[in-house]
Amino acid sequence: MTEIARYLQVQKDLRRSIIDGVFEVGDYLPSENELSSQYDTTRMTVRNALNNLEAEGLIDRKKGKGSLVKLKRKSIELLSIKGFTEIMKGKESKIDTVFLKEPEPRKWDDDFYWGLSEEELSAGCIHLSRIRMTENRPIMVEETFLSNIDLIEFCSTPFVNKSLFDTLIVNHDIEMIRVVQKFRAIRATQQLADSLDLRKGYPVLEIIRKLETTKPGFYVYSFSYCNTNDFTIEA
Amino acid sequence: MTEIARYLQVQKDLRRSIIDGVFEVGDYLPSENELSSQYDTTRMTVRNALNNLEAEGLIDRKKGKGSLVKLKRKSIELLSIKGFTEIMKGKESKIDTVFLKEPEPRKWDDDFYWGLSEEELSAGCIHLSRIRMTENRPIMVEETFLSNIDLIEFCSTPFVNKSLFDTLIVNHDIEMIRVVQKFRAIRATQQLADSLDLRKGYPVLEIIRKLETTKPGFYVYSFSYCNTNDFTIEA
DNA sequence: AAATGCAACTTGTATATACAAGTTGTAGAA
DNA sequence: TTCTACAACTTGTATATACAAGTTGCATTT
Repeated sequence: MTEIARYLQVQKDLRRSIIDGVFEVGDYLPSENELSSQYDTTRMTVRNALNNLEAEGLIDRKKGKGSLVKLKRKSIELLSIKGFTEIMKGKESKIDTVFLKEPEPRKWDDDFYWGLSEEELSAGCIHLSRIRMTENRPIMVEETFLSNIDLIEFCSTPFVNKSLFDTLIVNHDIEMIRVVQKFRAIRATQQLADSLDLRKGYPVLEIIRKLETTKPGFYVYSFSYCNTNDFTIEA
Repeated sequence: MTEIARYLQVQKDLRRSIIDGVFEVGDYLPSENELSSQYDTTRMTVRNALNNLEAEGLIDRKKGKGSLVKLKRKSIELLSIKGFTEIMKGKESKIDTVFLKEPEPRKWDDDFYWGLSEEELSAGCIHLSRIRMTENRPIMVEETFLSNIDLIEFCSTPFVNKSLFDTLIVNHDIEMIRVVQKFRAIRATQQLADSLDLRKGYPVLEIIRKLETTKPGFYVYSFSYCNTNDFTIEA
């Protein structure tokens, strides 16, 4: 395998340890001196790696104290559903996710919203549809399209933690690195009205997203429709 | 004045030079060796500063070539209004901004959406209201509230580039560093319908934002209402 | 005129050392 | 038992040096 810079190796390794739960949120990493012994390198090389993890927001360093793990990973893909009564409480609703349509391979629609590369076009996509509910009330419908590139056994393997993104990380080593998202208020179609348990024509929040990943040329596309009568969506 | 770390001084200085146009987007910064002479310090200290500017996204460094300026500043507060026909063209609409209400001091509403600190409460706020139009059609109404803390002559000074954020940077050295934003689809009230030139009850996108700034304890709050029939809002 | 080689530049990576400044735990004094 | 001083830890800042690897411009060769 290609040899990468020492500090990048340390950075990847530590990042992986945080993601895999070797170090949990709230834990302190080994000290810089300990890490430099462990990786048989200098404290400066270790600090270079830690600087990057800090810039990424995963750790918080404090002189005299240590390097505290603050995040497992930067979840830029997260959309938080927040009820109004919770804003003051800072508590998030319990969200249940159910498949309306299990992941399956298919061709791209001719009029797909986003421009697609030649590679994506020829590979086709995997489509899945989910509905999110809180207290048994549907609040979000989400259609997701993935380029069907190297996703071995994706459709036949159950999701990790019922999460598409956890599944991509754990099973395919693919992580989201950048997101473009667009918002609109639209009138509910009959189909959306049925899914979201509201009246046709009622305002629905549409979120159109393109997520760039660590795998070059591989994107995740999603279209979400939300009943925001009792909730806001935080992005 | 308080003495700060050398590398932070270099970082601030370079950042200021980029913001002030000493170095424009597309320019190369002086080389690391040149900068270490200029600041009478080591190349490693300069690199520390440049690492941070790179992490912030302002510069792009390439081995053998130099440090290219890519952004004047990280405009995390930007909401892009994109028309549908433009998505394929990648061209943004020409947006005109008009005050519905010029900035003026006032008390906070008792039922203000966001929690406020004691300092904010006692200082009161400055409120302003603007409407954004494209091709003479209104598409966004925005109510903005600023804590009235140290904003000397804010209400009596015309905006820089008709921009609230440019004004805060240039005149008050206040920059946005983090944004919390929430989205909802709501039915237009009569007032919104009048302002946005659409029918009452029609879907309108509501964006509720709290922007944290470089000035501790000072926040900017905004509430935007958008007619997204022909546009999406990219955040 | 075009191609090639190379010097001089650039950033990238790494090591080494030293001291500053914050935190923590423990031993000893009160 | 409580307080204090201090050692030993932590991260933060800075300097110095060396070499790797990419880019560019220019002199020389073909």
